[in-house]
Amino acid sequence: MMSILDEMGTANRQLIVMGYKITRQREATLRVLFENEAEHLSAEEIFMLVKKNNPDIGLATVYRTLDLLNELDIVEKINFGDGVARFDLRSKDHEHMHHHLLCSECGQVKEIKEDWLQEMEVRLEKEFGFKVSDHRLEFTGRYHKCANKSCKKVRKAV
Amino acid sequence: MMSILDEMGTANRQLIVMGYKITRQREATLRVLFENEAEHLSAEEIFMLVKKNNPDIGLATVYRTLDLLNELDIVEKINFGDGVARFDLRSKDHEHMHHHLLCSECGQVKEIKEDWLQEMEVRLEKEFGFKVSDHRLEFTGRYHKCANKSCKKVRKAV
DNA sequence: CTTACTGCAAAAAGTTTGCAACAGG
DNA sequence: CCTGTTGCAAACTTTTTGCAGTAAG
Repeated sequence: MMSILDEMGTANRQLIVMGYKITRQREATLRVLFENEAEHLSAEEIFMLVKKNNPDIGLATVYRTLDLLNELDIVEKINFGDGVARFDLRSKDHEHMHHHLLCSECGQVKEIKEDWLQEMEVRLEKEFGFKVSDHRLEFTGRYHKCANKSCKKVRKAV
Repeated sequence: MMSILDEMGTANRQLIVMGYKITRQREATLRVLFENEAEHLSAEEIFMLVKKNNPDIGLATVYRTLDLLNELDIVEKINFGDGVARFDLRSKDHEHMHHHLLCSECGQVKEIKEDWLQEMEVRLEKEFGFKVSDHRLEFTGRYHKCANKSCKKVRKAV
């Protein structure tokens, strides 16, 4: 179990190794990502959170940082189909466990942390000559508790 | 095994039942979708194909038609992360078999027509109180034949 | 006839880029 | 210092919208 500081240190080290610089803006963006690991934030949302402590940061910088982190596989860029890209930390413990439940009623996105697909990946390589490097599994549906209208929307449903 | 005309008839009937009108533009768009079932066309691509036989159609109309078809569950709107929405027919035979292989080398998107997830859906309902209405499974990786640079790109890789 | 549908052009929304100034190592 | 990085504004891309005219049923 790593602390946020440890995890940020690891990410920073990855940046340095690849010849990138640690800047105030990049650290602030990483911090927001680590502090909101459970969420699936959009660039805009990340931007606004970073702005709280760094009012002078530019939106373009956040986009450039997220691009960079995506390239380094520190975050994963996902699109749930609502027109904005969202960004998810890809710490070691999450690897290959990118399963999501999307509730069409309340818009909630829940992460499922189990790897159910190992077997299928073996099959794909054998049968299709396709070597899997990553996967993504998403279930759309609704929670029982949302079937009655009592649940509050957390996001525009997809 | 239904013919294209049969399948289009079914889609048309769905439109009528829901109180929508059958127009030249909607029929042309449906025809393009049925004639290119294997592809995952973007709105722009569909627009250009429709234009071949219907030069006066507007891009906005294609967007509006695709939205409508999506709402009626005649097509599925998917986003592979390359910045454009793509549209997939959702005929009965395909239901619950939306699995894709994305080759990061050549950009090809292949459909896998098997349902591997029944068991998981039962589990989600029991353990999470989540009733699945649809799912989506995507594998990113590369074909063995693409590992050497000999394969030609079919699309900007995601 | 009536109301839904269309084409066009303009607007919106999300993201990227060019550039001069700035700052990390 | 030197080169990567930043903020800003402008550009770009994809999608949506307003509106006056058109056509399906």
